[in-house]
Amino acid sequence: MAKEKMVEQITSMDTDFAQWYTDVVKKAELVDYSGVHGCMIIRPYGYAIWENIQADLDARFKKLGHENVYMPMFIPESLLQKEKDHVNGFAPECAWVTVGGENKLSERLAIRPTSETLFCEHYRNIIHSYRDLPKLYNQWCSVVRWEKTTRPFLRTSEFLWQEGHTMHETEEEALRETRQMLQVYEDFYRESLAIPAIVGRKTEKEKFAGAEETYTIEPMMHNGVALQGGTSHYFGTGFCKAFDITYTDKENKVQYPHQTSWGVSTRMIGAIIMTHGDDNGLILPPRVAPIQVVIIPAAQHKEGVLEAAGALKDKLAESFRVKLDDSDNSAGWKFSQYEMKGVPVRLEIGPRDIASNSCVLVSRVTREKKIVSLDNIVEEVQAMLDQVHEELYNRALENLKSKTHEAKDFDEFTDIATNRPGFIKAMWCGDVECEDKIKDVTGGVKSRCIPFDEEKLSDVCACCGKPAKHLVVWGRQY
RNA sequence: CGAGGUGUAGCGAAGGUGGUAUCGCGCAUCGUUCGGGACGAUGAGAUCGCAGGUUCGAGUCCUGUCACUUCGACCA
Repeated sequence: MAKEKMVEQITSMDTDFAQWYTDVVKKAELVDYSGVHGCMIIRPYGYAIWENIQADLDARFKKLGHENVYMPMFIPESLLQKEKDHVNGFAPECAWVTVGGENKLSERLAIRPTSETLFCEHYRNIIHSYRDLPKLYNQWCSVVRWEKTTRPFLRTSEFLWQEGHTMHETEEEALRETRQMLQVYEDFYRESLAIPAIVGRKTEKEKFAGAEETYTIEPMMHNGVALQGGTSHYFGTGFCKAFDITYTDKENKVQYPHQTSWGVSTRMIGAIIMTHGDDNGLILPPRVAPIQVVIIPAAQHKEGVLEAAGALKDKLAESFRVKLDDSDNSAGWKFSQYEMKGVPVRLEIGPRDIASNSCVLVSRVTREKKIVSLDNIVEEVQAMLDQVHEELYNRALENLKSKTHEAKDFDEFTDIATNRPGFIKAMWCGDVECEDKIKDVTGGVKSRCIPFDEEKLSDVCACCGKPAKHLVVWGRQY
């Protein structure tokens, strides 16, 4: 009964997960398609989620000493080309400006796909002494990557993100920063998005263009497919050498600083949808939900109902993001509407409730109805929001665990890759040939990461049988 | 980039063999309803993706083009 499918416009997840995703994105009014290839219009409800994410993360960054800046969106071609690996990685998906007004430009300008080069150019001018370090900058902006296949939030030609770019005196300090920021992401995913994930470092093949180390957070979507949910990179001194960024240390010796960068994007909204959503639509984790509680008056034409609902709204609005829907749609229509939009808690109040000084709370996750007294309504709502968060997290964790498999040898690996969606834990020799072979044979399974909490499943590579160096988590990705 | 598919009202669709466009949802107004997507009446809304061509006449036939989409390839 509680699980009964009540929303007819949304394709069932089991029927067609991709179609389900598109339906939810559209029906929940998160985005609209635009006339530009691969670009989405983020509608107020979708953008409000991003604003909540932004506020939360921004506070976490600032607490650790980071400062926000804004860089230009154009990168001269010569600047982009200074670091060889970097340009090779990004040039194929750059959009270029070649004309300004009526005139052809003497040098093409790339629309930033990421801003390492711009930060480096600036850091070269402002870093001279060890007293200038560390530099802990962050930028909120959009970037453009000319993708061939796009999907709302998951892969779009333009997307919103934050990119942190820091400079440090020592390798140790920079590595600590790289790890720390991945930890921030992991905490944020768990505490604010209710999403568990595997964290670790990327293999050589999957590293960021120009990075010495790339750390990643890899949540698993409901259908077992991975989403690269955020990355944190350690660059060593590679960019600094290419851009000639130096400082004088305490011993009056010229040194190269050590650099990091880290970012998360609107793709996280895709992760929320595909981790928590169900056949009735979106389910938003309470801490980033634009509407945490929706009040739906029952029999609202009767005297006193709207007044009582309005008073309740004013009271709750002191503690929560609340919406009162007093439109003349039917109550049933409203129920479905806000379920589709993933509002975590619904509050119903009608003549019967008013007479008994109570109201009805309904959890979006379980659909469980609870009659509570109006006297301690704030505590009751808070408790249900917390409960929704816990349930979402636990449900996602259960999904992650039940869809993570172990493979000892190649036959077992390919069998799982073919028949069981999810992650595969398997030992790896460290050779890129095995990564390539696995990708070819399985049709797209790639290494997600070498997890920080590495286990040892066996002594040999599950692909080639040679001595194993690491445990790797493998999977398909969006 | 390779192979297929689709473009008709805001959305989803119907429109054999050419004759100036139909239905459902949605939208607007009014009335009856109202504790799980209400019902009736009335009404507004489309130069049929775009550009050429054939024809007395093109949503329909021909050519070109653009966009979207599915499956591959590619995607730090």
